[in-house]
Amino acid sequence: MTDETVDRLFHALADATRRDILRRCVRGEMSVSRLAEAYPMSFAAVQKHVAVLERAGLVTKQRRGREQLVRMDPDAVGRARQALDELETAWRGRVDRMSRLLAQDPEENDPTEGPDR
Amino acid sequence: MTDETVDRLFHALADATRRDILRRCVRGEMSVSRLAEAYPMSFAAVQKHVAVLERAGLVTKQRRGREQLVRMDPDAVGRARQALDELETAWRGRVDRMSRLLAQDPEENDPTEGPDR
DNA sequence: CTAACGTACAACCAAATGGTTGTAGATGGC
DNA sequence: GCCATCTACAACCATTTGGTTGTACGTTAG
Repeated sequence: MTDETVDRLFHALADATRRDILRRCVRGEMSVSRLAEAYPMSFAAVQKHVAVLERAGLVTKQRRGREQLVRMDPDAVGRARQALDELETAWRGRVDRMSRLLAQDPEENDPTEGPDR
Repeated sequence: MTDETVDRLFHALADATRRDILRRCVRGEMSVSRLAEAYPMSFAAVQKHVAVLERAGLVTKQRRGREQLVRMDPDAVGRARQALDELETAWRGRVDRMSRLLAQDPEENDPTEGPDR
């Protein structure tokens, strides 16, 4: 994932209206104008928010008649999580801790013990 | 977590320079001026980036002599992840899957098996 | 066909962002 | 004490962002 991709992803998520739009678009049944009714702003403003989400790869649009249905990309959460994982890996080298959490028994997971890496 | 908190969190992460600063601040040994040497911008610019990270709760600063050491907040990744989780929960209703991951034994945690919810 | 609806997009504007320089306050070394 | 270093912060500037209105285009309903 390139820097610009991650930029767009986090930037799209850094707005309460856009996060709310995402929540409403899970089932892909909301048209842009339908969405616009839910917010105290113009249709064009909502359209722009959807465009930001689209450029970030968080939603896709699909025509149905004259409306445009907005649907969350199923892989979106995964990609956001992966971006976080890449950061976390760089930050702490926690790949091992992750695997331990997944594979080993609870007694070994105490973060206050053990060598630094 | 309030909307504004999540806004600040994702906004702070939506910049490649700030993400890179974070990666360098895991061990809390970097002063602001030492950080500034690493980037093709002024000291004040880096200072501002650090301030954004600080307001987002991603780093804390600690005086050592005349320098200010920047250190990543250990809980930062957790909070970012939690913000994503809250979105994912709203998106897909995955609360139950989360609880299963936390409460049950490893054999049940295979994501490839089991019903949709 | 015509009217209404849903969408797209351009132009415009205020506010925020990301950068700069400059100035001033603490702290440590000599 | 004095100077160099690290930091903080204000003022300024260009660009982006998030909103507006207006116009144009395709599609469906009547």
